Amino acid sequence: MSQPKPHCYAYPHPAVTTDIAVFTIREDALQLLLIRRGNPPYAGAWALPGGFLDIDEDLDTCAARELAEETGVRDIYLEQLYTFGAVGRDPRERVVSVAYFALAPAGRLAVQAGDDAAATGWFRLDALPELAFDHAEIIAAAHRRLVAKLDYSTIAFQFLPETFTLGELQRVYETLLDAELDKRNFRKWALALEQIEATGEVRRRGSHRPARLYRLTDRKQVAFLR
Amino acid sequence: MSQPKPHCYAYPHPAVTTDIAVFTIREDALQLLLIRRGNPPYAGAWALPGGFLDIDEDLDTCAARELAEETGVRDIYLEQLYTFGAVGRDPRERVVSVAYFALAPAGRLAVQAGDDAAATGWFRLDALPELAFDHAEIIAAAHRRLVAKLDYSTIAFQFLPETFTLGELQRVYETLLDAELDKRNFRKWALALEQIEATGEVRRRGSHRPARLYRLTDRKQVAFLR
DNA sequence: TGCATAAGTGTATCCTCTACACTATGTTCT
DNA sequence: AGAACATAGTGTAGAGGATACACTTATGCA
Repeated sequence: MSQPKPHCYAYPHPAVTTDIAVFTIREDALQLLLIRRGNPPYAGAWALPGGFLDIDEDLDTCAARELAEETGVRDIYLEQLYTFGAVGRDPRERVVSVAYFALAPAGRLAVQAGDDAAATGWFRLDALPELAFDHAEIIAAAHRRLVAKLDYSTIAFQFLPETFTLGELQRVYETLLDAELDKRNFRKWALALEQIEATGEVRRRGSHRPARLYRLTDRKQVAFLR
Repeated sequence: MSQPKPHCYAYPHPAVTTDIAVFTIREDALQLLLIRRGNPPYAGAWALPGGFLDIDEDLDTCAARELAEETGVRDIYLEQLYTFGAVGRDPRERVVSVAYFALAPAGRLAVQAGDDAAATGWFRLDALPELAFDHAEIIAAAHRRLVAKLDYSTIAFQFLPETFTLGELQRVYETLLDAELDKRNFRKWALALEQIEATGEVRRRGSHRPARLYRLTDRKQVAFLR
């Protein structure tokens, strides 16, 4: 395979990357998807999935592509978060990183290590390993955005599969807020949003009364409240 | 003056710029600062101030520098907004633009055309001229962010000078929300925030009772409400 | 001095958010 | 068969915050 030919500019251009913070809820805890770096710098350390922007590719496309290539995760909620461009954030060259955050339902998570990644793993947000680059900062910003959005959007529904029970929805909120919620008030609130509808089906799981199933009325659309 | 020497990379890098949407309130209207482009592309069209990121310069620094160079405006509230990187957004080369939005009090606005700008001008947001690039989209995003932040932060105070009256504050909110507000309720709300304090001075303007002056307790700090 | 103008002030009502406990319906075990 | 168990599912009363609303005060100017 031949070397790529050099691309030259009158003034130096920074490299542009995307990095993606993928959250999910598993085992009643908020968890984050990380990859173990195979190459220097920070070889062996954990990092957010991400990589370089192709010259003819949109930012959103780059984030989705890198996520799929490195972890096998695709078709999940993805939102641009913030752009990190401090001068020394990558020791190799000047890199401006457009960070994304993403939410995945616990089901569709056949993660697999991809091209550049030696391994992938889910980590509880309260027990993260040592992270490469400024990725700890990116994760903190993503977590702040997530918590803020709970308040004024239906973003938390993205943690659930297509159909879900009100009990499951409540557990998502309780995990994210790290607080117990009143069942009756929570159900009144959730139904008053007018964002979910009963499917008519029930789910029977365990030795107790079956739970009604619900789905989003605007499927996979995050609504703004207030 | 000699030509700059070329900088070469194994893979093509996009250019990175910042663009800044500066809002102010003048003549009871929300207005935006634009520059008239002197050079192609879009020569003669109006555009947001902004320009290329220096290779050893942080993003925030770049935004503040470009704003000062092109318009003379400095030391105002500046916040990163969103990064626009669609493939065809600049006809010259691939350009990823980190957009900022900024708020300026109506007083300190000695705007002047700078290096690259043929002219600068304030435009009412409801009467913008034809805009270069995707700047109409950036402005729309900035306006949405501004209106959203009214609800949960004290960002609107950035439109006021160091001391101000409650009447002036109310007019800012009325202009931004395009609605009339009840004076007594507004004052109760503003004082209950615990973000402003009376200076003890009054301002006499016109033939009516003088108004008490207030200032922010945490000067030039935007607080989050709720 | 009286007229015009904006500053400044309190209360009653509505509506939303919160606290709180029991019945229903299925499975499993004896 | 029925008792034990586990989660689903439901209503109401009180508190607190948001809203609607009108008159008095202080100044400048004719």
